[in-house]
Amino acid sequence: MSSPKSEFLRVVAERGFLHQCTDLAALDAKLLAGPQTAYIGFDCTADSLHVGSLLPIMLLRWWQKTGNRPVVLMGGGTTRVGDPSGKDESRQMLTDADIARNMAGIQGVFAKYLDFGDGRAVMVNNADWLDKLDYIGFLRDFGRHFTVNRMLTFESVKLRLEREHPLTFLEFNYMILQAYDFLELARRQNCLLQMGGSDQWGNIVNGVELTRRVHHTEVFGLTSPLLTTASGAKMGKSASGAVWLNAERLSAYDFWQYWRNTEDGDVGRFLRLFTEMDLSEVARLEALGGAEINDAKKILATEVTALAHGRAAAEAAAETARKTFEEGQAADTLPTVTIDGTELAAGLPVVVALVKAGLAASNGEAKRLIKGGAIRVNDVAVADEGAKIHLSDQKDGAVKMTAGKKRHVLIRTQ
RNA sequence: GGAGGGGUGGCCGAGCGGUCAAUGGCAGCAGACUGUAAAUCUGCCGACGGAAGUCUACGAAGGUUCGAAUCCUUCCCCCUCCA
Repeated sequence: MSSPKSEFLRVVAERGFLHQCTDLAALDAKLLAGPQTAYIGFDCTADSLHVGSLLPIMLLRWWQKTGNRPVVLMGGGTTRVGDPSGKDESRQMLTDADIARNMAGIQGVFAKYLDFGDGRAVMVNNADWLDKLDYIGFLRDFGRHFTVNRMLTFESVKLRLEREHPLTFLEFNYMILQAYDFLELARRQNCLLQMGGSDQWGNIVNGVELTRRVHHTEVFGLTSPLLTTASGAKMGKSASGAVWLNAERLSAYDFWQYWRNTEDGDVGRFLRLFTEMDLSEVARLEALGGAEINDAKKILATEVTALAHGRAAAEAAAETARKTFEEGQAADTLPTVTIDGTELAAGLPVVVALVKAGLAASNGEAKRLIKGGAIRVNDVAVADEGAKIHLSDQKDGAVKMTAGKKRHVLIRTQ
């Protein structure tokens, strides 16, 4: 179709969220007719979400901003089964207690991105209907709509079969349960649309078809592209592991740093996807060449961080980075580790300090870093593996430790 | 139930009695170059120890041997084919 007329589809198309849609023109017409309800499912496999989930979250946010009602589906039930999509082996079984704790953490993340006031967005848990399913009844009512022939053609299944990795019957059922979720949400919430990442396409289409056959209504599916960086790597890894969206797992400062280090070629795309900045401004920033693109990266970092952690935390992170990188100062807002004052009085080996600061995983690694010339204390390179830091190294009450060019930690005493 | 093939470090994947803390690739970290980018080149990449070395590790437990990831036994798990 040409360009969509509804505000939601127009925005997501312009900003690069659109990968596939079951029927874009028909969906567009529905959206023009009035506010609608859409959902995205999130499994409770960890106690936070990471940047990999940010794309679907932004979709829901735009959905709400353009006047529609988002439903966040927590996979309390489906997490007990495990989605085989994109995984070449089954995930470890989570206990119900794990799932409950994870769900609580994820709910906290959504509170930042969506307005749940007054029913403007709702959160539901598929355990509410999946947990009490009657097996034979379910098979008779819904199992007959799925052929194994078809199920075997899905990407998630083919991957396992081709690689000769086991796919359990438990996991094989995941796609049916997800399809059934859509049906339930169509009934309960009058849900018109399921969105998700492109790896969810098969599961979503199943839900669309099941809903049509059983509920006799037309519902839609829409997926966003799989995100990789310009150099082809999967998104979401940083020096310290996954890029989590909650502050307990990853500080606002480190989150900001992740976006600050975006590759040049990704700046425009990321501004469109992960911020709500005006597209003409994005175009201007994207066009910056050479070192000037760094200004665009700072804006990207601050805007994305503001959504996840709040404007104040984002600007604090930006200011900390400015002092640290542009003025070479030890900004007192850098990540900080507190140690006992007597340790420092006695002379704390740099090696030990690096481990305490989380800059090295073991004494051995700390020594290797020193040997490789990667370590600085108060911006002075450390050459001796046996070097120690003392109380006298404190400046304004802190010793600044640096590993590599980017990782800074302050050591304070209590 | 039967026959055969497998289970190696974050992943892939060599090794098949000693020189194996285990080739190689990917990922990661660091150095150089730069713009807190990419690409490239270089180094590092189990833990502890200043070091000599010690410990832990090749699915699990035993055993053979001066010595095992490598051989034997039992067990667990996976794959393929047969019934």
